[in-house]
Amino acid sequence: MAHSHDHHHHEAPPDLTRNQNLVLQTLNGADAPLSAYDILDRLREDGLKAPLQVYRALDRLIDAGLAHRLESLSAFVCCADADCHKRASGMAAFAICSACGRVDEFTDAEVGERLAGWADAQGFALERTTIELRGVCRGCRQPA
Amino acid sequence: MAHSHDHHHHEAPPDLTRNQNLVLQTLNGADAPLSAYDILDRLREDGLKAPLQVYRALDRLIDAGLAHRLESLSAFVCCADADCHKRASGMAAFAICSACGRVDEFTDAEVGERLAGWADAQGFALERTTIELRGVCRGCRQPA
DNA sequence: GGGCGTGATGTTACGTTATTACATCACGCG
DNA sequence: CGCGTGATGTAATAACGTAACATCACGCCC
Repeated sequence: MAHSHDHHHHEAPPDLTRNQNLVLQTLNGADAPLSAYDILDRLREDGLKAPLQVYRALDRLIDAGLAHRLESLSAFVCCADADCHKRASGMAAFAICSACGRVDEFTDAEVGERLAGWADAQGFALERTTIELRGVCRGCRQPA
Repeated sequence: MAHSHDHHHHEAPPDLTRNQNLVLQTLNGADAPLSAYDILDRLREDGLKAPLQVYRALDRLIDAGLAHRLESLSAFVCCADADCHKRASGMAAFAICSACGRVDEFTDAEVGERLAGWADAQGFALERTTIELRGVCRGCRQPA
């Protein structure tokens, strides 16, 4: 049910542009969410100069199901799975550790069904869901 | 299960300060989420001048369970219920209409239990959850 | 080849959202 | 009074995101 974010290296679909690849690789190499400006700073040596270059690439990656935006952090992560937008529920959830900043992506079909069911009952045309948990992860709770 | 946001007027706990009351009343009077700067603009005639005054009041209201921040909008609403932070699940969910901007707050115990259960199984000390649905509400789907 | 459309890019400037830092005020309490 | 604590006021700045416009690369079709 859970999937760690550590060190995935999806082979990117071949139709990504240079900027999109740079951004995706940066997210892949990070062990915590990055803000758009974090990404920009890491890509200055590759020639990127303006936030818009990063935001454009992020938009495309998110559309393509290769990255997520974490609303409560204004930051971005790559998907835990290459096809995480295609899963049954289509709804990824994120557990964000307040201590170490790491994020664990998971899905729960039951949660997806309940929310979709609510939307259906209300006549609400559901387009997208955000589920983010804040707390302290196991590792950070144990004083080593 | 669902609760509309229209025109609730909770009697505020008597220990709110002037600024907190002003902000709460502004949220109560709005039929859609307001950004901190929206609130500030509506309270200039009451003497508020700086964003920080609004943010401080909002922090306090959110702590007190009288308001919510909608992460995906960077905006704020008052609670649908006076005690919405005290309900069984403790987890409010929000359906945000992309067309009219209105928000419907609801809870689903099953969803709350599933997420709490996941956290428990992972050893994740859950502090707070964010659940936001984007889509188009019934009213906006029907061409009147 | 030449002309055109489409989508990615680069660049500047700007708008919006949120916080840091520090001074001040109000109040309770020994 | 003198002090601590918490709310307030104010200015300045940081962090996040977008609009507008020029340019470039490429495919397509005549």
